[in-house]
Amino acid sequence: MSRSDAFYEQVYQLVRKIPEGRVTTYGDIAKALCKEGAARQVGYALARSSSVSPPVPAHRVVNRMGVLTAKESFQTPWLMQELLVNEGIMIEDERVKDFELKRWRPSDG
DNA sequence: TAGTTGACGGCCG
DNA sequence: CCGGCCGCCAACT
Repeated sequence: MSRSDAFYEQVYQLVRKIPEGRVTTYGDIAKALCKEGAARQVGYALARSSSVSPPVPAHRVVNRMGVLTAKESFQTPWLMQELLVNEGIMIEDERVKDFELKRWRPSDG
């Protein structure tokens, strides 16, 4: 078990704690894991999350602006938005509407 | 083996 | 206001 594997697993566990209908950011996750500045690694971990078990709700993670930058990496580009809408999150121009209200922080859980 | 590429984000000129 | 740079570092070519 390398250091990075442990980091990935921590990312997955944290993302699984995001409540339905809420979203969080790469930066918040990195900071919560004491890796502030490594937001990019969080994104990389999530890019590989489709093959892990139990499943990771990676669609609930957006960038700091609330933009769905990850959508191109899902099975289909519209899947991410569809999943979020199903949870009651409104998307406007590839961005989470009322982002600050929907935003969830690890400290809330 | 070395170079490039990201599902990012803070900082600088 | 805004484009560009840099830290992060595993995966891929």
